[in-house]
Amino acid sequence: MGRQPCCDKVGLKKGPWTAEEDKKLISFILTNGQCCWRAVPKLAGLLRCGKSCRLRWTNYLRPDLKRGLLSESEEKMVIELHANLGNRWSKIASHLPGRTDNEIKNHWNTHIKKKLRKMGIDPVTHKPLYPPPADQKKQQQQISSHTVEFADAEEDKGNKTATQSPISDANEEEKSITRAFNAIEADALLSKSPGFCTDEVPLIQLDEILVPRASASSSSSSNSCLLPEEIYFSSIEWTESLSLWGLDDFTSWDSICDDGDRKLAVDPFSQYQRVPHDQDSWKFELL
DNA sequence: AAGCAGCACAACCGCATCAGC
DNA sequence: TGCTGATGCGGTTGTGCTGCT
Repeated sequence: MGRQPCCDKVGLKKGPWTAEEDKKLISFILTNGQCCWRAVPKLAGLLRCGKSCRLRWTNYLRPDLKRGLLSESEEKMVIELHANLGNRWSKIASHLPGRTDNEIKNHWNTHIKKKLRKMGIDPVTHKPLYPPPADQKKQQQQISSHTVEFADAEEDKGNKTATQSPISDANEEEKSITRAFNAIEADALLSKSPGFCTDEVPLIQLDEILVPRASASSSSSSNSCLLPEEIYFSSIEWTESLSLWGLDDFTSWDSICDDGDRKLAVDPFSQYQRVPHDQDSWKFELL
């Protein structure tokens, strides 16, 4: 409707984010929570558009993000979900905790697509590209068993009700997702895989993190209120430490309250209060 | 060591959707 | 009910890194 793009303002920065910008954004969101992205850059003192801030946060800075390659079971789940949902990356991502739609999309385009093609499976339809020779058939079935199985099920379903869309059928969608989880469960038993596993990333709990005091005056402020200027994370290598937080206990961070179709994230930091650790630093303690 | 190609992923762009007025 | 602004989503691009020649 002729709406102006949000990043067309002169003077707004584009391109890769700097560590300084990351710090500003993190401090702001930890203090104020996620609200009104349009206002975030102004209030946080960033020369970015709100959209850019939202993307940076959701795809990179969120403390509950898993880093690293998708595990085999995650990959299988993505394939399974993709077979059912298509390119609805955000929906797919919502079933993979700690993974973003962007991450999954990238992984699909760079890894999974190729893998499937190599195996003679069409990454779009999830059906064989050509009739496989007998020896390949077995291999294909091993790797994409759920998917092919699902395609068969779809055909069966199609025979029963020709007009029914698999995507619009929420029950079928749920069933398929359950199957994906079952596949993961089964896979977990078998996955003594030597490949990289994100679970191997060392975890740091929030209460293990010490936040340096910026100034003596800040010590008198309320211990539950973090003002942006009070937060000075010089001793923390942010991009790394955030990925190491691995806040698995913080499912509440991602525990999304359904507000109609809109989703509201719950701030896990509300469960913590800041208390003096020593002369130079604060620490977080569970309320 | 330099140049090149391919890869991986962060970031951008534009459209769709939703909510408020 | 239609308009407008904010946000979400998916496709695409840009860039840095790595391995090969």
